[in-house]
Amino acid sequence: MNQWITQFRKGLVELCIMAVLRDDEAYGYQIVEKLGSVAGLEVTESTVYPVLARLARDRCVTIRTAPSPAGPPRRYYRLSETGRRRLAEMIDHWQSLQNSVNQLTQGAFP
Amino acid sequence: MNQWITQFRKGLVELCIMAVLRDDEAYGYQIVEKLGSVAGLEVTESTVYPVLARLARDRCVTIRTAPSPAGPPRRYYRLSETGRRRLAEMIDHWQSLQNSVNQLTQGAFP
DNA sequence: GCAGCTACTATGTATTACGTTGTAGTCGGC
DNA sequence: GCCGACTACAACGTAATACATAGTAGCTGC
Repeated sequence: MNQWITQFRKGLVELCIMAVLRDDEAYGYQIVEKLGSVAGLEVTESTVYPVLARLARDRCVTIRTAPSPAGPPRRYYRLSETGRRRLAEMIDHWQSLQNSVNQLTQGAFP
Repeated sequence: MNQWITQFRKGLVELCIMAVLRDDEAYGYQIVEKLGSVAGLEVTESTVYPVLARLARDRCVTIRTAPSPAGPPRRYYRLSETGRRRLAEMIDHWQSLQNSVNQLTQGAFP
């Protein structure tokens, strides 16, 4: 009966992936690992890759392929200028949304 | 291109509706109104009623029907003990999730 | 060449928010 | 009494997304 945990995550994954990409480029599996170490934000590859594909479709990321030390070539994703702008907007909205939800959960609402 | 605003909300609506019900019972339209006045949490009836139905299915709410002053009878929803327990768990998880996302968006992550 | 590991992809399922349409009850005006 | 407006609830279909599962492909070591 903890499916709401998954639902909480829904909608926030894209924000988190973009946040991961803000400081440095990363490839898919790396993103899965990074998010795997943040409580409540564990996601699978089958989630991450479609998100990355969507970001690419929207031109929010640029992609560079480089050799991997022990496997097939890696596709490194980096935020584009468009992506940075969207991330900034999303972070703004996230802050606002947080406040709103906290208002409600703390009993202070109209 | 602001569909991520809707996506942000997805998964959090149930928590917010339950939070609204924490202090006092409310009927569907009233919940729509209350949430309509909280930034980023505006939801439509077609969202609220299925959520209420889910909560009823899971025995998280009790329902009382009472006459309305100018329309059909209202169905008032109130959190049950089960509902209160779930809400407490969800609030806990929400706090944790907030911290996690903030870690990422503020650039402090592993 | 094959197994194990890495890295990516496709497919199908489950869930949920929303837009649209509709039903039904009450009230006031004509 | 009927109709329109408003209130309150419900059904249906669409769109989006997270996840489980299955699979492909490249690289390395044996």
